[in-house]
Amino acid sequence: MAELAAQLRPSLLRLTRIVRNQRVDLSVTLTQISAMGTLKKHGPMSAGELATCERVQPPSMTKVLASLEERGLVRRETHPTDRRQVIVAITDEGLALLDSERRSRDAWLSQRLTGLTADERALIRKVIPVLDKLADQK
Amino acid sequence: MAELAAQLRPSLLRLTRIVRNQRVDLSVTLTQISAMGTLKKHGPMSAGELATCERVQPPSMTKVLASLEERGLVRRETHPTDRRQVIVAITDEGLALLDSERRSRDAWLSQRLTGLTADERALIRKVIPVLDKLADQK
DNA sequence: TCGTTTCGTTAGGTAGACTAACTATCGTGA
DNA sequence: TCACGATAGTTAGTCTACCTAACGAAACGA
Repeated sequence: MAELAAQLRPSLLRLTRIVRNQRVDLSVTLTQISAMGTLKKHGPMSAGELATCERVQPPSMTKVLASLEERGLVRRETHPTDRRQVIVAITDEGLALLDSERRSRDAWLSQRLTGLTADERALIRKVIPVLDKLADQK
Repeated sequence: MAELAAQLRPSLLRLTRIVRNQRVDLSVTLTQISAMGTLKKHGPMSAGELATCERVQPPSMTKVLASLEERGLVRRETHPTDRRQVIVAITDEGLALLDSERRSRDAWLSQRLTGLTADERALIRKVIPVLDKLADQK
């Protein structure tokens, strides 16, 4: 079990290193893309909820939201009844950028994926929910 | 295919975020551990080779090696015939630290892994070489 | 209504990567 | 043989992306 952990860790590390640096439009970072993707997928939510989804601490999300809002990619509104909360929603500009960014970013990973066999791709498809389960625990 | 890429990316990102921050001994970082692990696995090699193995640029490796050497965890020697090259080897102290660090670091991931079913663990075991293949291409 | 909790932000720090530019060394072709 | 391009590594500087600690404002509960 510990051996499996020891093998998985560096593999994750290296692949993420490569994926993160594969930046097409330098104006938006992978972290920002990921946050917008969550907003697109799950709809508007509070800053804290978004931080939890993204597995970062609230201050990190504050910074991400600040740059995204500055560029009009998300909207921050105060919660209708609880004025401590900030509700974040993705804008149309955000959606548009997300789409174009996703396409170009994914091109690279897609191309790598074509280098795999169909069986290997099927394996990856099946392991994604397991990785998410791993990240979600506790 | 692009869809698979889009799903894999944020999952990798989040899991790595968690794994990286799961630091037991704050004196050694995951990046340093990974470099030492490669040295342990493949034996002494040049700084450039190590950078290639770890998928980082040479200057990044220089920094990693500088802190590791300062703490006596690796040894830097000049190549016997080519004095441009620097051959890096892990020291006994490095091996010892690697062992203890690996144990405590892996404890966390291992515990997460116990939350999975045997099938899910088998899936992860099988996907590791595929992830490495993905990182190694080109 | 006053203390406690919660939510988000500010401030400051560190890790970890990059590029550009430099030094030292090597190898080669005129 | 020696001058010049290529290669290996380092230095310098920058940037992203996290973190923790501390803070202010709002909400809540006794």
